[in-house]
Parts: sequence; structure tokens; C-alpha cells
Amino acid sequence: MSKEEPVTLIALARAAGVSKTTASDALRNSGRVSERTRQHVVSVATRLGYSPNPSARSLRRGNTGTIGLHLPEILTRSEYYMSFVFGVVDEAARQDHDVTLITSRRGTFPRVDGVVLGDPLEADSVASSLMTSSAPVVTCERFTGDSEPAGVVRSDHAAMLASLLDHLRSAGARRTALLASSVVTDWGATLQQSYRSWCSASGAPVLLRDLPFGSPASAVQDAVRALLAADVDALVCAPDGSAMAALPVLRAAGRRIGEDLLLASCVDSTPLGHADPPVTAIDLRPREAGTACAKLLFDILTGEAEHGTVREQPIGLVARASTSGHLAPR
Amino acid sequence: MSKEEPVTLIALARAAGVSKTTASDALRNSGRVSERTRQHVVSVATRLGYSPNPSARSLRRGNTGTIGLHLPEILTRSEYYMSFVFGVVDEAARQDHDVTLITSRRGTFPRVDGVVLGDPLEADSVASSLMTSSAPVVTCERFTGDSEPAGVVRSDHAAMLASLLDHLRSAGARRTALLASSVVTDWGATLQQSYRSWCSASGAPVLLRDLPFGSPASAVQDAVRALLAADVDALVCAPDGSAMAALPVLRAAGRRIGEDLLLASCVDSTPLGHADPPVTAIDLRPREAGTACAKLLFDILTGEAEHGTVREQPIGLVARASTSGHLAPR
DNA sequence: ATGAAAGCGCTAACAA
DNA sequence: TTGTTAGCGCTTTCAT
Repeated sequence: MSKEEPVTLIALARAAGVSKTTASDALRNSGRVSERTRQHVVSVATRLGYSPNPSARSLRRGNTGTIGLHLPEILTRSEYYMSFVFGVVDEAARQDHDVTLITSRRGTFPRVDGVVLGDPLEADSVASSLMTSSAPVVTCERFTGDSEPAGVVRSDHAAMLASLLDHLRSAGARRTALLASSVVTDWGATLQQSYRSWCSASGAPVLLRDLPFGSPASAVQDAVRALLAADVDALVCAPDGSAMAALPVLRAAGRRIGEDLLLASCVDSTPLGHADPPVTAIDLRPREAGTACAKLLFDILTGEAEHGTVREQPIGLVARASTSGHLAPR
Repeated sequence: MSKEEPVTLIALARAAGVSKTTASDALRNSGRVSERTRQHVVSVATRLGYSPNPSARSLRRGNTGTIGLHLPEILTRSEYYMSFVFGVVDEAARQDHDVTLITSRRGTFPRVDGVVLGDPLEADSVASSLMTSSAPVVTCERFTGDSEPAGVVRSDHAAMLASLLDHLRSAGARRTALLASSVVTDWGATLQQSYRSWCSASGAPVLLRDLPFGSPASAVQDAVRALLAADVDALVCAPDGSAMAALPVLRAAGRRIGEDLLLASCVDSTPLGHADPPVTAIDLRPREAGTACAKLLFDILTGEAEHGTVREQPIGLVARASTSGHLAPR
């Protein structure tokens, strides 16, 4: 409200009758000051409402107390990314760090101690230049460009998709299609590859449509129609939101989901659980992924983890009604 | 890659054969240096890869080049908030500012030039203490606590709900229920009040259930069942996601949505457009709201807008099939 | 048109 | 155990 003079360390020291150094050490528990004076300084500090100036601290220490977070800027509205963000923020807070968002709209990058990159796109210029900057970078999923990040948190999407495909087959599916995401992320590439090798291993036909990352619903729906024309009996949708977008098309085609057509999504979300019928999905545990990325970054910064560390993050399959019933013969 | 010595202004000045001051002025176009030397300094700067140290700059200037953003920490996974965040980040970038997320998990707040508060909850302690801090605060929707923010961006939810209710009545609804959000936000309070006054003005019965902010789907569904038992013919769902959660319950009760029961949501989202049938909703234009909040904050910081400014942000109604057909008599 | 010097608030090295 | 001092990198007087 009122225009208050900010309380500096000097003001605090004067008020407490000690030197700058003592005040500083008292507040930071450096173990240099006597317990008596420490308590005194702390009490004066709270009375005056002192809080240290982070810019000054950063300048002196040569670090920033801040980590950067960059996400692909298309399709960032999704529940997945939002949860991921809060996972990162949470872990950063635990380590007394702030999180600033890094966007391509800004000419210059904020100075940060390290960077978390969610699902880096190969073509993302921000991602590539962050990778070559001096601050260590942890990516969620591998970076498909040239440079190597300092750390990677990844999940076994290949194995998980294979077990989803197994699940569909045991529910009677013989012609399972994959609505894939383009190969611009490691995740997208892994899914396509895993699908193809599963198909060839189990003698199933490859029924694949590929969509650019961030395609609108109409494009998704065209692709679904094309797959339906290829006489599929199960459909796995990779891009976030595409399973929801597929539903009306499947219904319009007269397919009864969970009965004469099985449906699953590679990205779980709340609405999938409320769909009619609820849709089987892979739970990517985005919040945990965010936490894991930030934690790895801090471990690298403190030297507890080596450069080049790769950590595995578990994911899960949520089986729902859309794949539960055995397929009726058509 | 390599451990590069960071390029400081002094190093740059030395390399360019000028003084610190000249280098600084050249890079910031202060109009002090000759065009010739400016060009020279700039070229050396890019060659050396110089970038100014934001901490030093902040310390000297007494500002931070950063704005804070705080969101309610329950239910923050929603598409609404994610879009809002990117609206804020976008406008901040345009003004050469970074955005750091403010969380309650952190003991101390980052120093920022100003703060945007999305949908502040009365009980949110972070929100209240930010309100009383020295940095100016802009809220999206009014703050229902004591203190006044420096600026407010709001929308006319009362009028929009009234026109939604009119829309439902003209589609034949006579007993329209509101599944409300608790009165902890201005938005929640406004909706309830608007509903009540519309009912009394048009002689319609008040059929209202109230849910705490961030209730799980099961609570939503219990409330929907309770409303169904009260013989409603139209249902308006306020909390984000509640309309999706209501759908399975309505179907299980044998209601045909858009035919013998109209359904609408107070918060639009992508899945609502793909639901069966697509669900009518109020489009809150979250990205534009975020942009507007940031813009107002910068206008206040630069003195272009006065303390206490309130700006109106338009919202829209998206009519879909869930309310299109005229109600069949039951 | 340019340079020199002061100093933003803090922490770390050096003294006492 | 505490105080004194230097300096992080930058912008802003003030002087030339």
C-alpha cells in the first residue's frame, strides 16, 4: 500500500547493532555467529520485514536461484503440460528455486542456473539454442537433435505401447490401427517404431496414419475416417486429445466402442475417464515426470548426478470400458 | 559445451576499445554515442556473444524485469489456466519481461516488478500476502478479500449466464438447475447470484447445488444425481470439467441430452466440443484474459493506467447440440 | 561524443 | 566470535 523504503541488509544491521556480515551470517545460519546474536538479528529482521534482494545475492554468488522451463508452444494447453509444469515448480520450490517460463517470443533468455525442457521438438529453435547454452539442460524424453542434454528423464513408451497392443489383441482385436504423432519428438518416433515392430512380430497389418504435432481436430477426424475405411477393429490414438476428437467420428460411423471397435489413447486425461464409454489410456504421470526432471537437474547442479545421466520414469496403463468387452464378430 | 568465461561489459568494452559507459550506451541505443561506434560495439558484442547480466542490471536499476504469476493451486491442470498462463507470458515477452510462477510451496516470494493473480481465492494465503506486498497486483476477476488490487480484469459473467439461461428457456427448458462452484471466488459468487435473480425475475424455480472449488468427479456426480431427482430439464455446470463429469451420470439416468435434457457448461474446453452431443458452453477466452491482465499490469507500472483501473474483457457463448433441439415433452 | 567514478545489496576473503 | 573491505556487472551522474 504505502511507499515503503525497502529494508536492506545495512538497515537491518544498523537496527540490530551489528555489522553487515554478522547480520548476513546470522540469517543464513553460517555457524559463524553466536546463538544469542543470531536470535537477536532474526527477531529484528522479522520485525522490520527484511527480505534479501535476490538480484544482489545472485550477482554476488554468480548464480540465479532460478531455473528455466520451456515447453513446445503448440498444444501447450493440455492437461499433460500443465501437470508437468506444476511438478517442476514443486520440486524447484523444495530446492528454494523459482521457475521462469522461457518463450520464443522473447529475444533474450533469462539467466538461469539450469533448464528443464519438456518434450523438446527437433525443430524448436528455442530448444536447440538452450541446448547449446552454458546452463545444464534436462529434457523430458530424448532430444532428437544433435546436441546432448546434461540429463534425460524418459519412460519406456515402446514397452507400454506393446503391452497396450497385447491388451487389445487379447480383447479380440485383429486389425489395430495407430493414429500417430509425427516423428518430431522422440516420443512420437518411439511409438511409431514400437507399433511397427509389434505388428511385424505378431503378423498384424500395419494400419498407420501420421499427424503433425498440434493438428486441429478436423485433421484428426479426417485421419480417423481414413482408418475406418481400412476396416480396423481397434484404434490407438497417440496425440493428446485425439482420442476425444475421434469419438464423434466413430459414433457417426455407427461403431459401438468397446463392442465392435476398441479405442485407446496414448495420453490419459480427465475427460477420457468420463467419456462414453470411458477410454483406456496410458497414464504418463506428467506431474511425477516434471518433478523427476527438476530433481535430476538439481542433482546435476550439485554434482550428485553425472552429466549424461538418464533416469527412467514409470508410466501406467489405465484399462477402461472402451477396451474391456470382447469384440463381437462383425 | 566448454566452460566459457562469461563475457562481461568490461571485456566487451576492452575488446571494442571503448569505455564501459560507451559500450553500455551503444547497446541500449541511448543516443549518446555516434552511429559509427555504436555499430562497431554491436558487432563486437555479437562476435563475442555478449549478453547482459540481468542480476547486475536489476540491482542497478532497482527493478527486476520479471513479473510474477500466481494461480489457485487446486484444479490448475485445466485448459483454462494453461491458456491463461500463455496469454500472460506472451504479453510479458512483448514488454521484455520474464514470468516466474509463484507457489505457496516456496517460503519466500521472488522479487518481481508486479504480479498477476488468476482467479484469486479468498482463502489463498499466497494471494492475500501478495496483495499486501509492495509490488502492484492485477487480478483476473475481483478479489473477494479485504485488500484492493492495483488493477482488475473482469468479464460480465452475470449477463452471460443470464443470456445462457434465456437461451435454455427458449429451447423449452422450464426447470433449469445450476451446479455451482462455491462462493470462494468472485466468479463463483457472481454466477450463483445471477442465477438466483434470473430465476426470481422469470418465475423459475431455484434448483441449485453447490460444490467446493476443486471437487473430485465423484462429488460432481453425486450432485448431478441429486439434481436429477429434483426433476430438472436443463443443467448448467459451473466448475471446470463438471459438465464432462456429469455426462455419464445423465446417460446412466436414461436422459437424452439435447432432447429431454439440455446441458451447458460455464467453462468451455476442447473436449466439450467433441462430446456426444457437443456441449454448449461459455467461452471465457482465457488466453485473451491473460494477455489483458499482463497488459494492464504494465500500463500501471508505466503510469499509463491509474491504480484501481478495472477493465472489461468480452466473453462469448458457444451454442452446441446439447441445447439446440427443442425439448420433447416427457 | 566519450570517459571516470560512484554505488545498487549482498557475500566471501581477510583481519582482529 | 565479530568487523572491515573488496567487488560481483551494470547504469547513472558528473566531468571533459
